[in-house]
Amino acid sequence: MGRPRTPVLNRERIHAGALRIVDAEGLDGLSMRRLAAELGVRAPSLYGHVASKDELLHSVANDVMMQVDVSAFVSDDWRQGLRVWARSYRAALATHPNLVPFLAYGPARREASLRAADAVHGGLVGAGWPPRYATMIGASTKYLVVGAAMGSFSRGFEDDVQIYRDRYPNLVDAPSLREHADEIDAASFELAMDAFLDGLATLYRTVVGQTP
Amino acid sequence: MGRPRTPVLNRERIHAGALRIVDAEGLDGLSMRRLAAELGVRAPSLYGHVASKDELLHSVANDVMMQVDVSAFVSDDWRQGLRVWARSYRAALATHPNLVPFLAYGPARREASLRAADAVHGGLVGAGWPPRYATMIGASTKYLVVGAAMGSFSRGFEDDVQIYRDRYPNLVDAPSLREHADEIDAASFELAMDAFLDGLATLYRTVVGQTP
DNA sequence: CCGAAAACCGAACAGTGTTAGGTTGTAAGG
DNA sequence: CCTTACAACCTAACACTGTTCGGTTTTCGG
Repeated sequence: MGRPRTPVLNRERIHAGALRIVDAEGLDGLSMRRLAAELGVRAPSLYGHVASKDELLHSVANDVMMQVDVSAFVSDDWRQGLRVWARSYRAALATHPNLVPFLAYGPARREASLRAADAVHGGLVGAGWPPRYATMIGASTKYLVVGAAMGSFSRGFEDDVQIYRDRYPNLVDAPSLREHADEIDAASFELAMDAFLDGLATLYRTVVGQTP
Repeated sequence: MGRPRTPVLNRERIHAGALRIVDAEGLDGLSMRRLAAELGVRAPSLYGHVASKDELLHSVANDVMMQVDVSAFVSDDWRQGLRVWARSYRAALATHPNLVPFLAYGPARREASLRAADAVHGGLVGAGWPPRYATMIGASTKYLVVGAAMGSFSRGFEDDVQIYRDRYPNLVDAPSLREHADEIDAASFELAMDAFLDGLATLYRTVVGQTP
């Protein structure tokens, strides 16, 4: 076949195609041959633009993480900073749920993750939190976001009401949760964040010694 | 070769071997041939005892989830119930960190997960929380646990201090976090849980209208 | 003692990520 | 304008994966 008249591949197109497949068919649905087919090409050609499947996924993950908004930490309302960060973080993950296991698993050495961590830590310390607390609060918030993005609590309940009635009497209404899964997820996340930030405000008064 | 004088395989031994490999070599380290070798057997023999690799992993996951302690919900101190549940849940996941992506990803239809969900929901409703809140609180707590188990905030920072100083000034001390990663993880989780439960206590007073 | 079933095995299939080496089109240098 | 170099794609292949089929040997119930 040989070289085409005009180039077919570039990193941008490869990233977009990979993300499209992951979103539509899941992480397992993405293979180099499948991606190549999507782009009208054969698998080995991809390796002229991408070092490996792993490197490709990390790049795509970085693209997604760049969507996270840490701008609100410039003000010194640390709670607002955390809220904006957490919400946009969760939104970014929820847009590509199939990528979440990969996103959350890997090390934090991603460009975009470091950028966010830097802003979060700087914002919290700037607002008066001791560095050690800033670290733990950043970690805790990430726990909440990643956990919320990972697996929905309400998704995945079978429709077989009978087994619930017999063996898990407290879950009789569980199957009906599926219809409102997204809404319940969102509400649960907001409730968790509200309660968490509420608790932090109390802690702030005892640790920093002034009203937040 | 044929049938051995005494059987070599059974589900228990297969489960134990699989978990051993996953713990030692990661999720990717587990292959049916690798597992068969571990048990002194060839891969196809496993299929006489296990329907598929996926079913095997789900069974192992169920074993792990059975370690979670939901007994504290029998008392009507809902905060203690949540604490014991969350701590044992996190401990179970932390014992097999390589299994966490699989555990957290799949649907909630696992036997052990349903059993836990039933106890949690029943305990919270029994303590006075409206069902809708019980659902959200159970979900939120799971978010925290799964998020904490998924990826450590402090793990994975590179040792290259220079790039931190240049580009992420707030993270200059990040590399040193690695040494205390486990401790920071544990402390962050406890802080998150304390703050979260604190916030819930406030909410309880306004929703249920009495002191928890 | 005989037949059935249990428990393992070898060979094979379609799929995976990845590399080596081949072929063709384009762009630069003389 | 021609050649040389390289860029961008290709085919073929390797070692691996989960899984199925059919075969071989052993044990157990009648």
